[in-house]
Amino acid sequence: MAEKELRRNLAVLPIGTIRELTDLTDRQIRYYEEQHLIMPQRTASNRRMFSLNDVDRLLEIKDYLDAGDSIADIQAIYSKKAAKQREPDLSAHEMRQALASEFINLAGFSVNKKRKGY
DNA sequence: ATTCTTACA
DNA sequence: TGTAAGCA
Repeated sequence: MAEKELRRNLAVLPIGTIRELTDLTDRQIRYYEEQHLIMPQRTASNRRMFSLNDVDRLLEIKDYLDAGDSIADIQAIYSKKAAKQREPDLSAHEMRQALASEFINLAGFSVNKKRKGY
């Protein structure tokens, strides 16, 4: 199911298609990119190329805007979302550490934490 | 024909 | 945000 995500992130749509798919003007689309709400890829000739996920994100942005959120609000929303996606790695590691020490305690073992190899 | 950047009666 | 100008 990772292959599907790959295709969803393939940037193959020119701005003209995005304009029709989202009912946004190219002016707005370029402005949102300037505000880092989206970061479409560029072709060798400097043309913006969007993915299906970009389309979803633009529709989402449009909803937030209609809901009264400001550009800054949306930037904050995506910033925190990006931060929480990089965090699970740490808690997974901490989880292993916690389980390991608890298991050691339950087993009645005593471990010298300063010893090499651990 | 399309898209890009820059600028503003 | 819209729109015009001059490029690519």
